[in-house]
Amino acid sequence: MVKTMRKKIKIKKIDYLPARQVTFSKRRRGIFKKAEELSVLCESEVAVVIFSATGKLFDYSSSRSLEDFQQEYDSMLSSSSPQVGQWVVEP
Amino acid sequence: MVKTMRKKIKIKKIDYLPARQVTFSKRRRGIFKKAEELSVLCESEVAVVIFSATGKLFDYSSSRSLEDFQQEYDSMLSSSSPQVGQWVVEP
DNA sequence: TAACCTATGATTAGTGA
DNA sequence: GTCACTAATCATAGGTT
Repeated sequence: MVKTMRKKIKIKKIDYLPARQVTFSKRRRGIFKKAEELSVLCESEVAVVIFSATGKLFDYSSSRSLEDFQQEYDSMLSSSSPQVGQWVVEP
Repeated sequence: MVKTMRKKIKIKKIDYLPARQVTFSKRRRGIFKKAEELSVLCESEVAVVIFSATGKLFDYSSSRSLEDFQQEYDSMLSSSSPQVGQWVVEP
């Protein structure tokens, strides 16, 4: 086995497709794990939705379903945050 | 400054409120950063929505808005994945 | 294709200001 | 609420099987 000497990577598109796919798979799992940890540690609700470049869908929700999550999201927005538009990202 | 000797933490609710709040803030930023990195590295679309225990909303989307994201999500589901229900989480 | 390995980089728990 | 610090844990890039 050759010595690796891993370098720090730059956050830009990975050009080499096989490497990009492997990274996508690894980091996707990593984010879902982090999401779950956050929801447990801090008793919060977390949802993550990811589209791959090829259009495949992956999602995670600490609620039973994203439908529950979306309902909570909608009612929360309509009841209390006039400055926040429907589904619009806050800075 | 006292020597810390940090221990491995268990993934369970953090009981002490101030610590829980700090962890929430740190890890929330961490997830958003990971989400952004994934979207750039792998040219994917990533959305994260978090409710704190107190009902405060935090979200991130690699698209311009979660509205765009949701539209993409909806059209993707209706066009090609009959086995996946609207907003229902896949295993 | 996926699973394994492991050195390295990245995150973060605990603390103080 | 924030920021900084730093040791320790955790995630993962690049490699091999």
